[in-house]
Amino acid sequence: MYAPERQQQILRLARDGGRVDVLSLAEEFQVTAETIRRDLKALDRAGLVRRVHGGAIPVGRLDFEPDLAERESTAADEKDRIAKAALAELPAEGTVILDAGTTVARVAAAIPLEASLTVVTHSLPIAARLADHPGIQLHLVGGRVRHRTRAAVDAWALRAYGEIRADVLFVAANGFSAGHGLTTPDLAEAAVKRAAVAAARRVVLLADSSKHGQEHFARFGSLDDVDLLITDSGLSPEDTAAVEAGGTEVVRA
Amino acid sequence: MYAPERQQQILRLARDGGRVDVLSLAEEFQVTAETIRRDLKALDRAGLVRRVHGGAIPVGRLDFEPDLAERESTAADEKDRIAKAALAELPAEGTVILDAGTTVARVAAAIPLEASLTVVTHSLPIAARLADHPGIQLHLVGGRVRHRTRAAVDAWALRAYGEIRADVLFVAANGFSAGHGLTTPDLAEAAVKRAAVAAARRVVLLADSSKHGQEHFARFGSLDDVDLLITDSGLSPEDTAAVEAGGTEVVRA
DNA sequence: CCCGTTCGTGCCCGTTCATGCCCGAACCCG
DNA sequence: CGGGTTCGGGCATGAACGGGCACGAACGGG
Repeated sequence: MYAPERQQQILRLARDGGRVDVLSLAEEFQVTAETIRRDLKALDRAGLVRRVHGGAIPVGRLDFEPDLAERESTAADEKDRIAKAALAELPAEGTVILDAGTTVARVAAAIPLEASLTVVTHSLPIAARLADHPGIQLHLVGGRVRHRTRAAVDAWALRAYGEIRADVLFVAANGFSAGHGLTTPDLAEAAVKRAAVAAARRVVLLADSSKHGQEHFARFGSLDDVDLLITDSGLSPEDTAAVEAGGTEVVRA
Repeated sequence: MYAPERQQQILRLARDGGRVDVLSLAEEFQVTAETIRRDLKALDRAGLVRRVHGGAIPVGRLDFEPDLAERESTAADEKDRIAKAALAELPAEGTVILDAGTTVARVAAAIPLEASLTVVTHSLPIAARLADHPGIQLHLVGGRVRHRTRAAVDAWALRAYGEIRADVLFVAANGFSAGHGLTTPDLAEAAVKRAAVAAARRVVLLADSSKHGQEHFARFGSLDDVDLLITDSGLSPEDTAAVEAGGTEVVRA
């Protein structure tokens, strides 16, 4: 195994477990502790983990965002299936907008290496993930960055989306239903989502079934705006029918 | 088999398997390891794989910054000292623009947790690093993202910098001297740097001494634009005097 | 058809890199 | 404040690297 591969794995382990320690890693990878120390130092230098005595802690989990870790694991399986299904909606070539959110991030991570796309996003983690993808022309939407979601919002973001037109938008919502439409807890973020919806010819909503019926503070659209909903099999047939009655296609991954 | 065919095959193998190694490829294609190395170097230059000791990994498989980690090793010590010295130039509170570049990234990494600042940057890695910094209000400058530097450039970025005014800019340059001014290899990036310089009341140039006297394709300013140069002790006294003669303060960390 | 040029490849050899081992220093916990 | 643990710099080693050179095949202008 190559050093960078090992470091990548270590990073994964750190993020999954919230921490790693030198000796277990040495055992795990069948190398000496010195090598692990070197790896951790490299990751530390790259700003990905914070070195502590005996091990390391991934950055971003250091003092807050217990929320992110939790959400990452919540419904992981459903999200993976949804992301996989979403790949089928990627155009062979063209322009795609990717909203912020863990499910959309999985779609981004699953984009095949040989894909040739133009991608627009206001999500920092998604941009970071796609930045070295050889086939992707990446356009970053700027703005004030919200700590919680690491997504850009406000004037710059709104204006940027106002100036473009994309083939497909993959958008996430914290709550959706035929009655309440699409909602999210933050007003600024809702405004950006609304702008993104307006910028796309085709709107694909990615939301696991637990989001159905939920209603949050800020509304950014109705189900009518959505051409396709990709969700999991947890969405009841009646709810599915209700959504489809509004003209939205539904895929239950 | 022709070289490009072989390289295409290698790329396929790399993407399928997630990794390739020099010796097996040499065996597989019945050529020597040198030839494989040349192929991998070509693929590396094309940005399709990332070269590692003993083999290569397809780009996109690692989500941490490859060339960043690599370039970290070059003059790492000087860069650390420069970054440390740069911290003294951070205002207690106010607005700071951070240019892209490894040295500036070190400054970003070294910003104390209790700092309370507004930071503007068009660098993806720097933004990612600061996104979860509790005291920092982060503003991301959007634009087309260059693969090599992971920095946003072009119209959106230029306009964003045209609309703001910051207290301090920390800027990097690939080459600097009293005669040739500040230069960098990429035109688009030079334009963004120029816009950033114009947006800042005080310009701090971070450049290790190896950059002095170098001249690259695109010029984005002269040393007159720079209020303070932070470099390392490798800058000769005469060169230092020449820079200072132009009215630029010099700190040799 | 000839011959100088270019390109791909192989071989050689000094250099660099990743890793492991060692040991004094720093650190953590009780 | 003491004992055990961890750290990190220095050194050694074997593998990988890469620049330089040479050879042969393909190329291309005359």
